[in-house]
Amino acid sequence: MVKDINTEQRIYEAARRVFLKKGLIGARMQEIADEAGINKALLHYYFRKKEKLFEGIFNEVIERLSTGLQKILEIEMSVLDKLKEFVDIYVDVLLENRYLPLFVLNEMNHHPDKFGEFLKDRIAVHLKKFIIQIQKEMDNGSIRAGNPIHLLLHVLGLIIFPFAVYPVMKKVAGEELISEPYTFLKERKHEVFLFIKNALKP
Amino acid sequence: MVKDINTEQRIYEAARRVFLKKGLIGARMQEIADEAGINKALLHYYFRKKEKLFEGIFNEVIERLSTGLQKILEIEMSVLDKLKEFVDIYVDVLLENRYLPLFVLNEMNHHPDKFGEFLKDRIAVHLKKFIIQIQKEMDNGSIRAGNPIHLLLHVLGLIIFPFAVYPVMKKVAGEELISEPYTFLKERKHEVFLFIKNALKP
DNA sequence: GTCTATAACTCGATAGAC
DNA sequence: GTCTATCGAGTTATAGAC
Repeated sequence: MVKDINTEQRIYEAARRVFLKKGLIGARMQEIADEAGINKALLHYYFRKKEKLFEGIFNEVIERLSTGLQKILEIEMSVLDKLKEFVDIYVDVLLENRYLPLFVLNEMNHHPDKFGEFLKDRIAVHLKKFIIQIQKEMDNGSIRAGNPIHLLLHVLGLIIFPFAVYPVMKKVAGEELISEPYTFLKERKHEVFLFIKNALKP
Repeated sequence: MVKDINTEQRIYEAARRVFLKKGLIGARMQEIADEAGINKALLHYYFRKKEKLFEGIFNEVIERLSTGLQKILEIEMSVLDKLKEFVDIYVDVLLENRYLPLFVLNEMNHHPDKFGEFLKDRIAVHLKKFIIQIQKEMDNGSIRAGNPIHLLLHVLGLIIFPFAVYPVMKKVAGEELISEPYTFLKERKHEVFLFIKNALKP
């Protein structure tokens, strides 16, 4: 319990930790209160409802994820360079918060409409431009031809999936096979990009 | 409400549908009862507790998934052929049950120890053999060198991830970009394997 | 075996003292 | 602002009639 940051901030940060681990339904107000070192009543004093507290956190998370994406898509670079940037940045983001993938995926599935609209407003335009760029580079032969949307899904899957299975990964593979988890996951920056680069070699 | 299968079976199947969609916490006994066409009390008559009902279903799901994997790993084939088989079969499995990925991923994250042990007992041996086979083929140059474990994660991510984002996928990409979802996801059999094959070209 | 009714419990939310 | 105490809705689980 730190005293030099105010209570609201402390609650918010506690809530983010708990919500990210447990999701909206799984999280308990009691647990958030404990984590923040205060009691339940105070949660409601600062944030009227559980949903309200959650929404703020969720929006902030999504906002951060999508502005990162936007920035990369806006820069003038080849498809391959953009993908490299993309892999680098998001592996780092997920390394710092390994609960993010499942948190977002679950929310997406609980409110597909709301979430779909958000993404549509926020990144669909950039995404379409990028798809056109991919198509162009495929046409002029600088990368191997294929369906650009499938390519985007490939890339997302390669980046995100390992973090979603991170907790069991080590156990299944056994100590001899996997180096220290942080190191191993960081290796993916290199491994994933190499995999993509080779797959796209014309 | 069908009469020629017994009640226990009907409850079990209803429970599977509900649990897969909603997860253990999200599922409601009332909803399972409604889905089965009986009332709540009867659920407890057949399966003493919610957890008990859930556990049976979860174990069956995992069992089915891991025996499928085992079979492929046991057959004498090249790495690339095994991966092709692998992609084909699991895309079909997930097409038939699009809730499976998130269901399993969430449970894995809620009980990583239990789940880790299960997988360790069940498939770790086969997996290690496969990893050795991959290493061999990399060494003799029939596929491009790299870390076999990363390769396995690549493949899993490519197969599983798109099904986890399926609900929003269409909305984000827009109708013009994605064909009918079933068709689009089925295309992944071909797209994913091609991607892997190219990436592994020596 | 199947039902209705209700007990027992969990948890978000509020009242009210300090 | 922060706390204790408690309410009330929603859910799992059980009792008991048929």
